[in-house]
Formats: sequence, C-alpha cells, structure tokens
Amino acid sequence: MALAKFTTDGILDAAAEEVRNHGSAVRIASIAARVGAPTGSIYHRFGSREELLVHLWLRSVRRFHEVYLAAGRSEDPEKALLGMAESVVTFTRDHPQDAASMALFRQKRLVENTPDSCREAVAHINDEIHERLSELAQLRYGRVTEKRRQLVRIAAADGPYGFVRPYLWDTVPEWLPAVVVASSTAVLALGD
Amino acid sequence: MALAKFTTDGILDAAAEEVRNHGSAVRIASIAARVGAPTGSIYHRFGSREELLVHLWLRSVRRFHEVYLAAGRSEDPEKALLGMAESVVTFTRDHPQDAASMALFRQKRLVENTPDSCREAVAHINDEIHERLSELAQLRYGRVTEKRRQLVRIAAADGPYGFVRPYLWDTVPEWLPAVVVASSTAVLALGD
DNA sequence: AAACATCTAGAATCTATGCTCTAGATTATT
DNA sequence: AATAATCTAGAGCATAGATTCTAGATGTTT
Repeated sequence: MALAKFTTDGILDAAAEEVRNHGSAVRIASIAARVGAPTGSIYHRFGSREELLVHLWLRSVRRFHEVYLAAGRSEDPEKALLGMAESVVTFTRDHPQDAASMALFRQKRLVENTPDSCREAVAHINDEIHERLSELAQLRYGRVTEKRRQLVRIAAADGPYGFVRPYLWDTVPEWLPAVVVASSTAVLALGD
Repeated sequence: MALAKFTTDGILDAAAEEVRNHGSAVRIASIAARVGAPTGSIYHRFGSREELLVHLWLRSVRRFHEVYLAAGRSEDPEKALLGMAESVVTFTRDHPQDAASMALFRQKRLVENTPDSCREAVAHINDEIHERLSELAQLRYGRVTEKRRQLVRIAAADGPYGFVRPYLWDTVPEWLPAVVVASSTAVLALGD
C-alpha cells in the first residue's frame, strides 16, 4: 500500500484555513493549492466538496464539544452553565479556524441535506450536549418547564454564540467573556 | 415611453422572498420566475446580480432604521437603548423578509466590494444610527469611554441581533423580547 | 523481484448560472 | 398616425469551479 502524501487531517487543516479567509465560498482548488496537491488528490479522500466540508464541520464541532462539556462539569449548575457560556467565547478566541468552520452549517438544516455517509454522525452530534443541558436545567430550576429549558439553551449556547459571531472573522475583544457571563446570568434569572 | 410591467420594487420583493427561502444562494432565474419575468428584464433594471442584492439590502436596512430610530427617541437614555434593543427583535418578527435580506451582507465588508453605483449609499447608511447611539452613550454614562461606547453598541445592536439570528429562518418566539431586554440591561450595567 | 494495492497527477469534461444580445412589443408625445 | 423612448423576451454565450478519468508513481507483500 502506498504511503499517503496528503492526509485527511492535513486536507481538513487547509480547508479550515481557507474557510477562515473565504467563508462558505471555499474553493476546492484553493484547498488543493494550500496543501500542495492537485484537486484529484482531494477527491481521492472525499467524495465531494460537500462531504469534505461536512467532515470539516464535524471535526470542529467535536473539538468544541470537548472544551464545552469540560466547562460544564461544575457541581453548581449555575456555575456550570456560565462556564459553558464563557467557553463559547474563549474557544472562538483560541481556535478561530474551528470557530469559522463550525459556522459553515447549522445542524438542523444539515441533517436534511447531507451526504448519506455523514448523516448519522450529523444527526447525533449534539446528543451529549443536549443531555447535559437537560440535567443542568433540572439542577438549576428543580421543576423544568419548556420555557426554562429554552432559557438554559439560550443562556449557555445561542446567546453566547450571538455575542461572538461578529468576531468570527476578526479578533475577540478581551472583555467579551464578562459581557457574556453578565448576559447569561440575567437570562437564567428570568426562569426564577 | 413604455409602461414598466415589472417595477424595481416588485423585483426586490420577489428577491426578498427568495432570500428568505434560500439565503445568499439566491439565483437570478428564481427571482425572475417569481415575478413572472425573463431574466433579461431583471438585468434591464439592475446591472448585475450583486447590484440587485445590494439594493435589496439597502432597502431593508432603511426600513429597519426607521423603526429602530423611532424606538430610540425616549428621553430616558436607558429606556431608549432598551427600546432599540427590543425593536431589533420585533422588526425581525414582523418583517422576516427584510430581516433575511439584511443578513445578506455586513456593512463593513460590503463597502469594500460593492458596485460603484452603491458605494456612497452603503458607506453612509449607518451614520444616523451611530450618531444617535453616541448621544445615548453620553446621556446614559456621562463620561464616555471606549468600553462604554462598545457596551452601548452591544446592548442596543449586536447583542439583540445575536439573539434573533437563530430565528431568522424561522418564527420568533414571543418571549424573546423579554430575554433581550434582560440581557441588554445587564450589559449596560457593566459600564457603571 | 514480481505482483498488488493505493495514492498522486493534472488535463479534460461537465454543469450551473450569471450575463449579453437583438428583435420586437408597448406606450407617450407630437 | 408617425416617431421615439423604454421595456420585455428568451435564446444563447461565457465562465467559474466542481468532478471525472486514466496513466503512472510509490510503497508493500510474498
């Protein structure tokens, strides 16, 4: 068997860099140029452009989830949720390529139009997160209602993401984590 | 002179509807189909696809600014800022097509790569808003620092936009305005 | 070293869409 | 009614970029 000159991860790294610069308008030719490969070699690893991008997205989301779940392990549910909120910002600051890659798709839409080979992975990628957020909602509020469930999601995920989004293609200001924590604290309090 | 069968606004309406459904992947052919025109008629009005989209963006932004500035006319600066924050959500709820169209571009990037015919309009479209926000920062805090200026922008604009963004392609929940007001109140308090 | 599997190469093809072009229709003006 | 200006029509062109194809290189196994 021949030795792989261009690895899957190497190609994804190049793709991430291109996504950081050109967003969803990445071109296969640019990715190929960046790794020093002809386009054919890209297609040897990935069935299509779409498949490549979905794999990139999956890899970045997994990397993020690791950090995100770690931040949510505190005993105190409020602290855990605020830690998760804050980690959204710090991850974006520390891993701008992954953050940009994650912005390529939103899971809900992706499940519907993804290459078959990725569908399962995409469908379940958020399961563990949802589970942990449910637990924390339970711990934080005692009785969980639909509104409280959504407040938790907004405080720990959607809100923080909204705050960093403007900085995805730029530098994250150092005071942003404090803003996110203040905001999420206020949002969680709406459930009391 | 011939009577225009397809008006500029009519074409933009169709484009907005298409943007709401397909985002920035709008195709000229779809817009044409929606107004019942051949593509040639579209190009009779707009020099290029880009120009059409920029005009659409400008129209939506202007519509939004009307509502946004009206919400910010209160004497009490805190009330004015929170009113503006809230109006971001209510406008999105009430005018989903315009909201989706506004998401096509971000001004900063657009100024750099816009057709010449639109550059001036794009460059100055936010001037009035920035002026009002400066005034309100002054009234709210007394002494204005860089951080306070940014807190105001985040509380009245970026933050609220982040909260509604997930609902741009969906329905805005009725409790979202309350979330935004709570969050923005907390953000503004960081400047005290 | 022969046979095999895998990977690289990059030119050639395919496709989707933006855009152009010219003929003719429509309405205002005189 | 004649003229002129503007607009519609939609087939066809142009281009960017994704994808395919096949020859050959490279390393692996026996």
